[in-house]
Amino acid sequence: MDSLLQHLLHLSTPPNTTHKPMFINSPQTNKSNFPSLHSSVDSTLQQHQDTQLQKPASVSVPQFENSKYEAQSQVGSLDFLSRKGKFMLNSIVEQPLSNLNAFFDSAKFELLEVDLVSLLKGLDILGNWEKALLLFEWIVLNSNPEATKLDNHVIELMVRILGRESQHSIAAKLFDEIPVEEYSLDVRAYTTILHAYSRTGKYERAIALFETMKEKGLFLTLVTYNVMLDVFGKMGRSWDKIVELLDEMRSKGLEFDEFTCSTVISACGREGRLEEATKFFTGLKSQGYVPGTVTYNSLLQVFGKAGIYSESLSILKEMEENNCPPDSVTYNELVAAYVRAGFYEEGAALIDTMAHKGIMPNAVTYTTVINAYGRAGKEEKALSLFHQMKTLGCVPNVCTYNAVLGMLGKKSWSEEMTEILCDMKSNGCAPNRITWNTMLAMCGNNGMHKYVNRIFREMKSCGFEPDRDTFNTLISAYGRCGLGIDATKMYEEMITAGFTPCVATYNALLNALARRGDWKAAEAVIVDMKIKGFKPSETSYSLMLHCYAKGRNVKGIEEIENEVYDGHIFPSWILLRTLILANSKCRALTGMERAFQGITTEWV
DNA sequence: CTAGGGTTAG
Repeated sequence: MDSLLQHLLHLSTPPNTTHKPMFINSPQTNKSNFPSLHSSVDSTLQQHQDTQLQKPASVSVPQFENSKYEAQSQVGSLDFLSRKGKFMLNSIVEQPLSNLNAFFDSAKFELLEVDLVSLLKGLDILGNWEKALLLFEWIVLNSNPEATKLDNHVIELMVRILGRESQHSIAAKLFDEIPVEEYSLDVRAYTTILHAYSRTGKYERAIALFETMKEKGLFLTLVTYNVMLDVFGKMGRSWDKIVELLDEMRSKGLEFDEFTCSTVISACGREGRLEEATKFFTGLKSQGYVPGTVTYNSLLQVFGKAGIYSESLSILKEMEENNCPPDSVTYNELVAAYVRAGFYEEGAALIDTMAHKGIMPNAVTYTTVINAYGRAGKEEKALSLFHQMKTLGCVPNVCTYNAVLGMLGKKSWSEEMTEILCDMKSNGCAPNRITWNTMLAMCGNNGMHKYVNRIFREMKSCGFEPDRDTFNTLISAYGRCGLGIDATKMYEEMITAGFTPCVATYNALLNALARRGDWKAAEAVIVDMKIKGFKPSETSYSLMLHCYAKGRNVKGIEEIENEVYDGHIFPSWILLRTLILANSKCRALTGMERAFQGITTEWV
């Protein structure tokens, strides 16, 4: 364990802090980090400026660097910039990122004379979005909120740049500092901000901003609605809201597109709303809508998640009949559907089928099957597929490595884990929070629980902040150690830390309780879930069954059984399988037979 | 031209 931790630490570069906003990274701290470097840079900077102020930019700087020369000739062609603007742009481009704030301060008066929109635009065109951001932040901090209100166009441009660069977390954070609602940005800018909130999980903020947009009387477009559908879909438990939005779109005469359809169907997939998905999909077709590959793919996901691979097959057939070309995602969904239903070899065989049809299997395809083999205890097959993918030139990604590490971790195969960590290093694949969580989870195995706290500490020292999922992992880790009391304590700690529990949290708790067969506490967890408005998942019911089985509570099993057979709980393949296992543990033959029949009639 | 969707890992 110690050696593994060493490898992991060695592998861990600090997490991607591509940018530190000015609010955190003040010029003072920069200087204190590199005192000698900065003082010299500062003085040359000052000289540079003095000379440049006297002469036109194009002749003032010696052209001893090619890149510098290229940048300058490019700047020269930016006609929307004034001469002063071009000069400023040149000076900013020459500064290292770390020195920019100090530079802005020193050039304060010159900066305020140029058109800032043009300057930002120039920086963006030269590929310096980070410098554009630093300039924007400097403007925000240095403009007097009373007198000079920020220009709408400056904000719109910054929004566009961050959106294009997919810097969603930076955008979400930045536009939390600025009261964007008080400005009148165009619908595209607001939509980009909505998207940034959506991608960073700030659903409540997105909804609030959406309401403000409506109040402002902005003409909401198809894209705005599509983003909001995604917000409600990702937030979960908002099907009514989705229906409401769809009605609103119809009444405004907005025609659905592929984004609308796939987003809505995916929302169904996340919550197992098979009926709603089917109804929506058939409704679309009856209106004459021709679904594309992405819409079919989301539909495949709905049934794949439910383990109904037969339905997945008919969807594929329909695609082929409608000349809708399947792509790698289509096949990946199909593979997932197979392995979820327990058909590992059929799933693995699809890899060859894909290649045969000219759709290259990718890292997702392999990871899906490797993970399935791992779960099924077929470690050798998983490892051989892992080697096969590398031989065929498919590069594993961090998900692949995490899947393999997770599998090895369950078996405590530390030497193989070390090999994998080395392989990650040689492939330049950085571990992520899940890698760390996998290591945490591994310590749930016998006698390693003393490492849990240490790994948690090291993880934080590598710059990975614990989040809701980390707490879920900690609860699971303690649960797997058989320390149910600690799991409950960790749950309380998570609440105090300000995280909202989710279904996974409750399932982790249920898992801890199931090990001990503490069905009374588990029942209380289910009650709490329902009070807080969460719908227990297939896993929750499965864990309850395990819990009752361990506690030899046949009556409890029967209660869930009844709900499964009377249609309150969807009789998925996995649940029926758990029913067989739970009943067999309690020697309840009738229950076993009934579940077995359920499987054979429904799924075979 | 400018804003948006679907697949994998704990």
